[in-house]
Amino acid sequence: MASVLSRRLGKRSLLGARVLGPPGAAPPLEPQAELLEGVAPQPFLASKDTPCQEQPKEVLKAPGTSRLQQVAFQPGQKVCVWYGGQERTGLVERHSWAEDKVTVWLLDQKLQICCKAEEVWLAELPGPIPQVPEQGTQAPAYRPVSRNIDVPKRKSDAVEMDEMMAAMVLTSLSCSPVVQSPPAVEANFSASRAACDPWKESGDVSDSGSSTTSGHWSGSSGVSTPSPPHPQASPKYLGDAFGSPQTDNGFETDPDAFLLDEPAPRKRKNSVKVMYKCLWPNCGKVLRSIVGIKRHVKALHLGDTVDSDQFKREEDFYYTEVQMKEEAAAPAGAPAADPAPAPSMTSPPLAVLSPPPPKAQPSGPEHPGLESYLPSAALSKSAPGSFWHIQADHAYQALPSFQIPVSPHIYTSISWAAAPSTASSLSPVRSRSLSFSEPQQPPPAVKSHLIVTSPPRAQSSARKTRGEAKKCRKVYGIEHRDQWCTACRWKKACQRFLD
DNA sequence: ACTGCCGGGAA
DNA sequence: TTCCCGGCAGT
Repeated sequence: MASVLSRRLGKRSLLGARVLGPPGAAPPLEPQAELLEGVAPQPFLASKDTPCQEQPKEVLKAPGTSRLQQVAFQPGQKVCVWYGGQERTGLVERHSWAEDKVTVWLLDQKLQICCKAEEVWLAELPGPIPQVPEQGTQAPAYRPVSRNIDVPKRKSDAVEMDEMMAAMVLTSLSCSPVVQSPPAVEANFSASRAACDPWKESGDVSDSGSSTTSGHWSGSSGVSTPSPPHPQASPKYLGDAFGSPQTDNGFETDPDAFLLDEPAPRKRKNSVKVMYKCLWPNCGKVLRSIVGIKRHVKALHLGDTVDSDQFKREEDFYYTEVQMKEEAAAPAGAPAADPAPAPSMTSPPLAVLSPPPPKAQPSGPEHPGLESYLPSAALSKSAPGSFWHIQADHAYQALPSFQIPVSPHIYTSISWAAAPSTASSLSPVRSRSLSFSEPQQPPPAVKSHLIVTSPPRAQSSARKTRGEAKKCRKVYGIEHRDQWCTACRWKKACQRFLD
């Protein structure tokens, strides 16, 4: 809830900021300001709101109001001023209320100017200037909504000020291009949305960094950014970007629009978390971080002594990713909704296939069971840092994405982002999907290297022998055919329950 | 008889 | 490209 709230506040604040925005826009705004005032008289506003555009409700109107009724600029405050035909950034030196003049120290000019207060506006306004003029039409439409949200008089003024200042700092920090993850696609998206919405980001962060939501992602973007600086933020942006096309006025991407209309189908990918499960027999420990699981495997199972070169990264073979849905139960028809099915999915035949790690199992667990565990992990990570992933149970239709070599982390975001989210198939399928790479799927390249040690059967063009694994038909029954994986429905090789 | 899925064809 | 299904082969 808190996150939602903060996001809302953020949005509203941004809106307000925009209204205040560019220098040229001041006159047109006048009517709005008056209008607002009529609705909610707030005597204290004029003097309070200035420093911070992030303030929720007050700011909303404040900008308009203050612009017209004179804001008390604080000395040292960073502002923008129209000077010499361009916008300049500077620090407020002094604000002469009586004369309605503000003395500003221009940073880039290294000179001090004195100008009318109305020619000065706060620097941290995020909205790109060109957008503003059009907002005369849009902003009012949203405003009532914001106004209706009950966020009135808050705390003491002093506290308020502090918060504002803090918000300012945060805002400017997070608006800095350096912080905004620059790489590739994300950069584009975030840039287009004025790259400044700290509230929104922080609002959603609660969902943990490892969450693959997202989105989104969607799509291919994840591929290009192996380590996004803002793991939490990027998916959202992606989602947003896809959900709300950047159009004509550039206003579409405004957070407010976001707030009001978007169902943003892809934005919250059912909040799935990626966990890492230890595959060591009788362990099954699940950890949140890859580092953690590696450490766990190394320390507990492999032992610290085995980290000779030979066993380097050996721990990679002993854990697997597990996707866990936040909302507990898997939807109806998925009886197999076991959150951690990975181990049981591997097929015995594969065990033969798998190029065993160059060493004999240390402390080797004897059960044949392990045999079947390891291969799966081995397959998925046999080339550390890259493996192939079949996307969801519809992989049959989505072979292209199948071949993307990525790191496990990326993979998750990709698959989640791009996959048509069929709730029922989520947990069981995805977690499994990363533990294999072999069935009759095409990528010859992959196969070839896997097949090296494989028995002749694999090469023969003969029909695949029937696997032991349950298939969709068996699991769901004919009456639930709609829950089968696509391939099964088409009488193709099952993509969900691989052999 | 049932099941998995290849191969091929229709839309 | 997506979807469907005849028919083969394994169980």
